[in-house]
Amino acid sequence: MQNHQDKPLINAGGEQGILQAAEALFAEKGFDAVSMSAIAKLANTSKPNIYHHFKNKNELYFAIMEAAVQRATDLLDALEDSPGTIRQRLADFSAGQLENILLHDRSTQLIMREAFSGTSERGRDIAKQMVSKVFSRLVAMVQQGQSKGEFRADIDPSLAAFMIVSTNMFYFQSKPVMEDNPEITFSGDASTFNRIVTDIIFNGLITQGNSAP
Amino acid sequence: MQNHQDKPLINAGGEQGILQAAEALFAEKGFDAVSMSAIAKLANTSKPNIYHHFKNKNELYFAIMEAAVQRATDLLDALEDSPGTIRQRLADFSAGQLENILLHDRSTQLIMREAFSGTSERGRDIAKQMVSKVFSRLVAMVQQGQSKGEFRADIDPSLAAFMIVSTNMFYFQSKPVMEDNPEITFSGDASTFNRIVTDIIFNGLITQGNSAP
DNA sequence: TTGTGTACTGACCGAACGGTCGGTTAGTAT
DNA sequence: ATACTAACCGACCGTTCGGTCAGTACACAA
Repeated sequence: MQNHQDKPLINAGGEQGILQAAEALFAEKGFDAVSMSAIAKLANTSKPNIYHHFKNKNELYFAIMEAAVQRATDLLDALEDSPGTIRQRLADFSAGQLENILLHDRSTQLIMREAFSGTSERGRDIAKQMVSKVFSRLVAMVQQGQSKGEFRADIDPSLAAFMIVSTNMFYFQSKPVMEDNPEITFSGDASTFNRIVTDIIFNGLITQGNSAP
Repeated sequence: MQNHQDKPLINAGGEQGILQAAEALFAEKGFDAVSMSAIAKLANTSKPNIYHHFKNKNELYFAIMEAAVQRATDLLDALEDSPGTIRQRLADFSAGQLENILLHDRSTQLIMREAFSGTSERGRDIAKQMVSKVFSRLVAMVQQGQSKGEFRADIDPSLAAFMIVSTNMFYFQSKPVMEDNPEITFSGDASTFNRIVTDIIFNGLITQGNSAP
């Protein structure tokens, strides 16, 4: 039988199938709540076969974590700076980043769970890579805007960057909680959400000409 | 021996001691990673005694969850509206809320973990109570500011409220990840953090007189 | 003294866990 | 044909889990 890589790799057997099944389960329930038997069952294989491909549960988990971070940072690198004013570039970058995390929700959930609720040193370190990557890009943009006189110089650029990251990340992770809150009307439309958020961050909430009462 | 309640209730025996020990462990490691034996050991009692006071592990967990949410909402109710302009009241409320969650970090961690990473329907419902409480207070404030002409009327008030909640919550939960990031300089000082955040939200990032290039 | 309820415990249970064992299949190079 | 190897599996192991049981210690009321 010839080597057929033309077949779709959905529900692929072997190592790929194990990785996919494990990623889905770990993202949904977290490390402790997922058993190796459950992974084996979802991957349509046996538990010993998982141990044939991976040293132990931790190694399997970290393999998935590292792949998730890799994919996330790759997407970030592919997000090239758009042309135009700094504020336009900043808004576009923010929108692209939000799009990325919504598109790859499983990876994102995995990373964020480990970053904020994780107990292992190693997991936190891995997760930190991605956060700091988004962060330094944003800080550089804000600083650029400041040196060009486009942004106020009296604002800590890392704090402005933090606000953008916060709203995006929190939008993602609070979605299940917020979406059946009757007071929330913006949920479900990420692009308009991002447009208004950047509008507020750039122009402020206060009515123009009323900033110093 | 007389009943001596004059002793400090730190490491109190009985039901209180169990609750305190369980809260500390659950907040730190999460539901699955904490065993009843570990709780018993920390509470200086035996495992069967826990089952004498609580039906099972779930009931113990939810008892702590509900107490945490109760305490959080009580603190929120005690945060009365300050006098002054709407923007002043909004800034004060935000600062007070951030103070609360930082002061009761164990309760907050517990609630947020369940809200955003939890798997049980019940846990999410319990956690939702607190989030929506903060949220509706903020939305009402923003709407008031809009009807008074203090805030722009073209902004979705729930989205402005969401930004404030996001930055506060995310500040809390990302603290361990952010605080050893060399680009972050504001970490560790919650009140100035809040001051600048509200400044940005009210006045915007853009240099005055440069809002429409 | 005898009852009664509450707080508490050591010893134990079945189930599920992470992980291992010996062995089987199938492709492949010699 | 033979030898080797990666992929895979049923059955099993030691340990730990949540939870139970029979019983003890002690307060207080009758």
